Amino acid sequence: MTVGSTIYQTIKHDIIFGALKPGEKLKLDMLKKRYDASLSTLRETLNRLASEGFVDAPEQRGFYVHPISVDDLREIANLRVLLECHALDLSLQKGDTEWEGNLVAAHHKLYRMEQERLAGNQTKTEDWKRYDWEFHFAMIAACDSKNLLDLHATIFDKYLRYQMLVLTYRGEVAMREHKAMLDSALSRDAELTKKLLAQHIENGLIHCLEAMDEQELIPQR
Amino acid sequence: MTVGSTIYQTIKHDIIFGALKPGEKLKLDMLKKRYDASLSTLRETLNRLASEGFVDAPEQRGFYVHPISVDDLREIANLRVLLECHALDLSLQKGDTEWEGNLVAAHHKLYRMEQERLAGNQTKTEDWKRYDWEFHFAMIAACDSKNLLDLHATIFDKYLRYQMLVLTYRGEVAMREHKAMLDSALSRDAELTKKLLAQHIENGLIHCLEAMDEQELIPQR
DNA sequence: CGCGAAAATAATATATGATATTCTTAAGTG
DNA sequence: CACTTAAGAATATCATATATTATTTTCGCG
Repeated sequence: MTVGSTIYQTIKHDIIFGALKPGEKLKLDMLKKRYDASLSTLRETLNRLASEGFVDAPEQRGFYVHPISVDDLREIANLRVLLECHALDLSLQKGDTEWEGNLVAAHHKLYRMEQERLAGNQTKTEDWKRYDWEFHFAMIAACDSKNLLDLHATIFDKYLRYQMLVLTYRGEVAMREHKAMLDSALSRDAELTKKLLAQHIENGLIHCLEAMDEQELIPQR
Repeated sequence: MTVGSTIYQTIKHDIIFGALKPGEKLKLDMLKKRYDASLSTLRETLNRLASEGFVDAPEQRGFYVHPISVDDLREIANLRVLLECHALDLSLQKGDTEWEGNLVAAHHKLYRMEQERLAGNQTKTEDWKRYDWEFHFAMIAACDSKNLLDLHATIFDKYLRYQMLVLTYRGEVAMREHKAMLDSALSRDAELTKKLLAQHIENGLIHCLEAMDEQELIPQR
């Protein structure tokens, strides 16, 4: 599936990065023009996205971008803490030197990007977020559970959509948090690293909730 | 979607209950005859099942029932412990009297079925498994997180497939475990109930692994 | 006789058009 | 103004066609 998987990635990307807005109706005709694909391919894609929860598909009424809400964000943040901390625990037990190397590399790239943003360069948001993902993934990569990594990846993307929605930068704070996690992970202190990670995610949540409040993007349910 | 959702449920059911075997190639032509649906509808269904992990869809090579392996089972059991215990914790905090009533009812129905099986009636396996699901669901139903319940439901179904594969009955033991969980849940002892639940799932895992070993269904990866 | 290249076959991925059903909206009626 | 009804729009499903890609078979060569 080269057309199919391309369309899938593109639409998913557009939902996460807000080109397709929360709650928006996804009319098949519109999508056909916009993404230049056939009906069958589009419907396959939308069904996949529906089963992942990025799209709603009420019977007989087409497709909608999954709406946002404060409760949904809270649930997702909690799940991310649960899954990522658990995976982290396993990863710290099992990770070898190869894993350490990848982690250091991922952190370095993220660090460079964070420096740049701190210096005022607010472009390359997508690259920055990709490095953020790669760092968090590198941390848990050695957990040795494909099922867990898959669930986590989906939840991470859902969390990311909310971050992109408010698009605020926690700057130096998040940067310090990443560094602290790297250090404690390399010293294999599972309890500390998990605590730092949970705080990292919860701080992001609070930041996000405040920004949603300010920007008045506040549907509760 | 009445045709689509029907086909979806049917195929998913056939995978879980083994009518479609692990690793089996799902040729579209065969499915078309077997389920009497059009190609497009089938492909939509298969894409959904692929994104849930019941079906594999390697690019350009069609669809396969997701294979089984000892490692996969271990991962799934671990994830079920993680998700279900977490949801249980929340549910015990938030559940009201209505929730208690539903839980007691669900347990009673499961208990009746377990009695029947103990007395030698090994029919109605699907009903029994449904009551098992309904009891476990009733326990965590008050967790108030749709995202969590959705993830759990999928993992539960994947675990169920392995149980159906070996089709062994833990009889009186599982029955006592269910009763113990009910009691400690009603007394709102979260730590104890979580401990019992984790043991319940892990005992099921061990039982399943042994049966897989005996029946020589033992692909490792 | 077996191994690998090339041809034949099968299956998939994608697109298009057609139809029945269902949803939504607008119009009309009491 | 509420409520029913009719018109229009959109969806769900199906059948069919085609290009591309996998798989299998055939065949020639070592």
